[in-house]
Amino acid sequence: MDTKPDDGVYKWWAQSDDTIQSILNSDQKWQTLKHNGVLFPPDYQPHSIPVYYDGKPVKLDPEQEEVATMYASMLESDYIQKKQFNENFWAAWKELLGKNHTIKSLAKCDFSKIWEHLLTEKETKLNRTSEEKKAEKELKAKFEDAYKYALVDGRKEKVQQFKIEPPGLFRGRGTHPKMGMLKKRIQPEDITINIGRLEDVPPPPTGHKWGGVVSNNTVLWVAAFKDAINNKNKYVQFASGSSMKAMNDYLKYQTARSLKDCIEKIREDYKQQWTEKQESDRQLGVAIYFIDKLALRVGNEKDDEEEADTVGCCSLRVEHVSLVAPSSIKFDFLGKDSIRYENTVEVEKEVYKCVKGFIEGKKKSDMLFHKINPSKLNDHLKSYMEKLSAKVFRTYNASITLDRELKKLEREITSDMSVAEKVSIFNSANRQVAILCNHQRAAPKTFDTSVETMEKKIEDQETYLERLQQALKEPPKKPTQPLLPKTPESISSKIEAIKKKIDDLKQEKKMKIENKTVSLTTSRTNYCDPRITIAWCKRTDVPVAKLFSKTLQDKFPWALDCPNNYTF
DNA sequence: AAATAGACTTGGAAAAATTTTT
DNA sequence: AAAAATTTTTCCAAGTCTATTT
Repeated sequence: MDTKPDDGVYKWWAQSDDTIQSILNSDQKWQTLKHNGVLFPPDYQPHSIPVYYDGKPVKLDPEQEEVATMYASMLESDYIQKKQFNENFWAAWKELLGKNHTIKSLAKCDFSKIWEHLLTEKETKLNRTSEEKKAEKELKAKFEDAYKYALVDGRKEKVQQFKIEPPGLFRGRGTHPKMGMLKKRIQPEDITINIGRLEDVPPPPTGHKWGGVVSNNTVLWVAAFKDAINNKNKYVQFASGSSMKAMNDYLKYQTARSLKDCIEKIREDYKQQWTEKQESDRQLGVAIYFIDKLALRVGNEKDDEEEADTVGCCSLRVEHVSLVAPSSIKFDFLGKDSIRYENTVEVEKEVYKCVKGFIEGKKKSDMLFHKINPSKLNDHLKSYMEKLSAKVFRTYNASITLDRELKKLEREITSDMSVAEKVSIFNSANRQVAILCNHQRAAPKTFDTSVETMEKKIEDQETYLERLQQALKEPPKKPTQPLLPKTPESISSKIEAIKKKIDDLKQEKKMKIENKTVSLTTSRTNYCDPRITIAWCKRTDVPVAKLFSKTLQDKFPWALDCPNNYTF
């Protein structure tokens, strides 16, 4: 099978929304599907370096060694300090060690020799010559090329994650009860291949068989396997740049846009619901209000024995909210990925009263909204608009916030501004969206040093500015190093330039600090209608590449030629 | 109507690639 | 040209939501 990307671009967005809709709604998502299957990680290469137990080296068989090496590779991560992680790892490793093994407790094990070995290996890899690196890269690319694309109805479409996950220790987030459990090697026998009925099935690795081969054209995955840790299916799907994913993404924004037509009615209705007799109505009204105003996720039920204890709107418990007199509510809970949501919001007095009532007589661990659930909430939303569900509010509010903030800031943009300055203005608008959606990140490792460097730069420029100003007042008898401009005019113009430079540096520093723990990428990738960004780029003369990386441009080809006055 | 399965989107961290600084 | 900083991509965990089963 030919593996190069197709040069002919499939401009599906030239069709009407109805046509696109009907393509996606069709039971048949494809007529023919042809691909080369998936790529397995390399087999484990034993290194024969022992674990030291009670100070003495213990030789391990390859299987035991492989798992010990997984642990050793994480020696410097935070996981190693966690009891749960160690318990789960030990349970898995102990089983591999078998009964009556020399190693009887994890506490007496020293993995540092393996860790050092891994470090040396990494070093060696880093120290290869650039020719070696290039040659290896090319070889790898050649090898992987066959898996990168699938042929869907004769079109070449990019496949995402065609590399099967290597074995490892499960790295659940937050206080995940399963952290440290052994994620076993996925075998071909675990994998179901989905491929067109008439196509040749890609051969499984020698000595193996596929777990199954199906030809299911109602779905868009090429392979599936069960994640044994969480007992959930995982799929090898198409990349965000594929026409099918992009079509879905486009329609997601179209749906969010059409929420504009009924948002006023929804807001009127939930305000009405706050005063209803039935508690379930009041709960529905308050929950939708939170989802709309605060961009909360719907909050499906989770199994606290099997997963980290995180919540969304419907799963909020009494302990996650507190009343702040006279009319505010304080939220403090762990949301998706155990990211903390902490926010005190002023609310209407009816909402305050409702929440007070919901809390009354309940324990801290009781559900705040015990009379509703995501199903009921989404069912109710369907009465306003086909395809409306809680997540549409997040897309809608994120996009409309970006649109509004950009328009607010656009007045500040002047024609003599540099691209970097304009990008920085875009980022301030983007940041409002990220804050709304609570997209956070760990502070970058280099944050402190990088702020220091900036401060140093500013200081240097300020010292220089003082020298210039001094020189203008009374020209120095002898020239001082470094040399200053000679004429008063050139000094004056230099002063202006330096002042501008200092302002820019200060602005850059401010941005850096404001973005310390805010992640802009998630909203840019998943929530902001790309047409808003592209239209802004056109109006302000900023190259789209400054805001959309190659991958994002590939994801949004349909947005590229939107009019420059596009409004969400 | 509640629980479960299935398929898909969203998410932050880490690795890799690229750019900037020294 | 090496190192450091920054940006982009990859990875895979963790959500949402609909359909199906009990």
